[in-house]
This record gives sequence, C-alpha cells and structure tokens, in this order.
Amino acid sequence: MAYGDKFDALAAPTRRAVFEKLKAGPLSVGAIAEGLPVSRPAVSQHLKVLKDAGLVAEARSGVRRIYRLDVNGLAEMRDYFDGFWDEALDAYRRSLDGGDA
Amino acid sequence: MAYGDKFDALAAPTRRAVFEKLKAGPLSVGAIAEGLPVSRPAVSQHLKVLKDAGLVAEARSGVRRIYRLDVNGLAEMRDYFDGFWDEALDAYRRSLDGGDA
DNA sequence: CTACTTTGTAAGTGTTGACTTACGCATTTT
DNA sequence: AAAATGCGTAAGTCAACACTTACAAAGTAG
Repeated sequence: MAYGDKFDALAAPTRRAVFEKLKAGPLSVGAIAEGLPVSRPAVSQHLKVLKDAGLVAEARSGVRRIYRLDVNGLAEMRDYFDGFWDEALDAYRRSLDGGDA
Repeated sequence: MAYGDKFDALAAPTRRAVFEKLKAGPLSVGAIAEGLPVSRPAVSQHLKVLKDAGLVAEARSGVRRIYRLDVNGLAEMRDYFDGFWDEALDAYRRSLDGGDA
C-alpha cells in the first residue's frame, strides 16, 4: 500500500496499458485483454498486482469481474507528485537565492 | 523521454531513494551514495537511468558531478497524473449518472 | 610529473518477474 | 444435471536488471 508498490505496478508497460484502458470506465477482464498483445491469464495477473497496489478495484457481476480505477490510489499518486513538486521547486529557489554565496 | 521511461526509472526502490535525496537540493555522486546500502558505482548507474529518463540533470564542478532534479521531468509526471485524474473522475461520474440505468 | 580524488564504464552473477500453457472453480443457461 | 462461459491459479521458462568488483579517465594538488 506504499508508494513503492504503486510505482512498481505502473512500471511494466503492459500493466500501464491495462491501467490506462480503465480510464474510460469499468471493464471486464476479457474486455481488457482484448486488443492487448498478451494472453488473458497475463492480464489477470497484472490486475492482481494493480489491485494489491490499490490502483484498481474489483466488483463481481454474475460470472464476470468488473475492474475499475481506485480513486484513492490515484489520489495518493497525485499527492506524491504534488508534494514532490513543491519541495523541489522550493529547493531550486533556495539554490538560486543564497545557495552558495 | 516517454512516460514509460520515467515510471520504469522510479520503479526501483534504490533509484527512488536517489531521486528523493535530490529533493533537498543538488548533490554530488559521493554525497548521494553516502547512507545508501549500495555501492557508489550502483548509484552512478541509477543516475544514468534517471538522467536518460529526464528526471535529473547533471552539472560538472571540478572533478565532481552535481546532480539535481529536472523540473521538466517532474512537470511531465505531474501532468500525466493530473490528466489521468480528470478523465477518471469524469468516467466515474458518467458511470453513476446514466451508466446502466 | 606524481599522487590522489571523484566519477563513469566493463564484465560477470543472481534474482526477479512477465509471459505461456494447463487446469480448476464458480456461475449461468438449457 | 450437463454444457458452456468467464476468470483465477499453478508450474515452468526466458530475458531483464540491480548489484558487485575491477579498471580507466579526468581533473586537482603537492
């Protein structure tokens, strides 16, 4: 549930493709796998990683499993970079001001 | 220079540690390696990956090389998640409204 | 010029992980 | 109940990669 798991989850290209497919809305596993150059079980494994990382959520619907983005996970990532951004800009400003004078 | 390279660069824990050390300001390679549980050449290799991904920048200072965060790279990552956030929320809202009613 | 510092690179190793096929389980349909 | 659909899991394989120890290059100081 830490940042590391999320970064690791988004590092694999195929997994990022799965993740971005869910941007448009919830999809079943089969629908996600369609068009991707990997087998359906591979997609299942990727979904497990994304789910464990807190980036997607699962819902049962009959025999299917519908996956959707986990908004909380997205918020964590956004906050991480926002905070990073602030700190980095601050340090940059300091290095320009009285950095080594 | 694509998103993929940046995600891949930030996936490795040690590399993320290097990256976060630079939040506080520019550092030499030796200074970065200090305190990390890996050898100095390992840090050099990580810095190369981060640099190729556009996340850090290098500057020569005598015999040392000073590394700092690349603000443009940071902005790209932030924009990626901001856009993602907007699209995802929009899709979520659509799924609540007339999704399957 | 010689010695020292700081860093990048080459080569080799071990582990991780992304992928495949085969299979089992749950749910729906007839 | 039997067949079919949708999905997760087990087992195995192959490549990628994070790391190590040497070594080379470039600059600084004596």
